[in-house]
Amino acid sequence: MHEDWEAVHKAPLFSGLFPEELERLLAHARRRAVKAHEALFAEGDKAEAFYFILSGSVRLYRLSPQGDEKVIEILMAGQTFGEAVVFLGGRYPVYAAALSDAVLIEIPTGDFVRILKANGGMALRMLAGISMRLHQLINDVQALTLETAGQRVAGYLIEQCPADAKSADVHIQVHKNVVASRLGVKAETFSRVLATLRDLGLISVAGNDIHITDRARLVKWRDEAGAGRP
Amino acid sequence: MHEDWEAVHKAPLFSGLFPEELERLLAHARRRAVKAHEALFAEGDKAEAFYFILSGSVRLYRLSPQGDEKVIEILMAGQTFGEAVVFLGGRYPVYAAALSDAVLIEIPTGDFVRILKANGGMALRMLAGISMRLHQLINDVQALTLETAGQRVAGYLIEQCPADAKSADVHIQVHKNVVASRLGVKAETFSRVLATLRDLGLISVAGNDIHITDRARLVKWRDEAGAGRP
DNA sequence: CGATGTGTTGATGTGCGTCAATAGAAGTGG
DNA sequence: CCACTTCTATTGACGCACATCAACACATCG
Repeated sequence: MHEDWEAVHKAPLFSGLFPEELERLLAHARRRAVKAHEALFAEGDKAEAFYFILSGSVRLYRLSPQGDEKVIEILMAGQTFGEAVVFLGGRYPVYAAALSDAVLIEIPTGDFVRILKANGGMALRMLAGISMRLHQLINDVQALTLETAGQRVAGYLIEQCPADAKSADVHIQVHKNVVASRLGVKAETFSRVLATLRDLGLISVAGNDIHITDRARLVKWRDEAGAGRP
Repeated sequence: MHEDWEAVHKAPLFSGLFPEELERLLAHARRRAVKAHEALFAEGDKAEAFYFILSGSVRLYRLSPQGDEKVIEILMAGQTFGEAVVFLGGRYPVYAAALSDAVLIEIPTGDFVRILKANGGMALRMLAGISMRLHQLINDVQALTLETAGQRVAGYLIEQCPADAKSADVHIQVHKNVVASRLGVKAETFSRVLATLRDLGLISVAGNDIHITDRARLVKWRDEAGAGRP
């Protein structure tokens, strides 16, 4: 259980908290493995817990009077759901069911809300964490609509290295296709952009280690061009 | 001042609050008009207020040791900024200056934090509002990367009408190019998609009034095709 | 050593943005 | 009330950025 908390701590909702606080809040949380299609709660149920997804995926849906279901949201590992309802203290407005086999952290409402109500500072830190994530997402949306793939990739490299270094080394921790997907490009395009930047002498690539040879020129390239293929 | 609160209430941060609560929180807030390029706060200043943008735009930036400035974020009307720092009770990590002439609501930290700390329920409702917005943004990002322009437009129309109506009337309140931009498409493309849907007999368009003739088929079209021009 | 998975590179297609022209709609002023 | 401007919306022609499809290089592993 404790080993899961690192993952939970990365959720925007909890990212602002100190580890001790997280521990107190999750004192009564429990790990729960569910099978694909297993139901978690139904529309109209009293909201007595919310969830963090450790692995797998979950879908939220409604049923129309005709009986066909409308998917409201698909949730993936790392996301929380149900929290808004819990904070407002009502009933779930949707059904929830596992989409694939999944492992969840189930966080009961009772103590959680009580602790937060009593400890305003903690609530404020949660607000801080979630609002930082909000700003980041707003930026992502902007980048997706206003920038080219090249600019987003360059921007990613730029923000991976200290603000005022002339050059730097970036190590990609995960698979490149994961990074590509986070930037909203296909893996092939990501690879091509890196190749272009390498040919321009702005970076050098060795596996998952990327060396930025000239940050300033990289920034310049992003800002004025970001153009496609050479 | 009071007439501004309606706009403020739409900010994700405040959307979960009751009007009375908002009024209490903003008791010491004040309206502030600033000229383009006017500075709001500097990096390292103690965070004593945060801001809601009524109109105009603001930029957050840092200064590198070499003196050139790196823009961290561009903020537009309807957004708040500085709140995360205020919640954490520290110093601003960035400079802020008006990008154009702007009108802001300046919300002083002191009472705000005190009220929230004392009233846990209010903090929870703020958390609820902001986390709903978070989910919405995550969906937007997904739609931008996974769906075509046609699918996003169709999705927009679908979510504008009650979940299980066979047909419905949608009235676009603002200019179409605003809607288009929210969906991440150009106004021309938006217009073309509407034309396509009209030609398919799924909707009929009269100015800003759109009649959805067959919601089910519209949903079907979005889910299987969303293809470009005929 | 075959098998599987990840990354690179090439050839080709297309969704949608860009540019441009036109038609309405809406406001302005005499 | 009608010219005149101004702004939004629509439609067409064209091009490009990026996805798609496909082949291949290179690693890791049983």
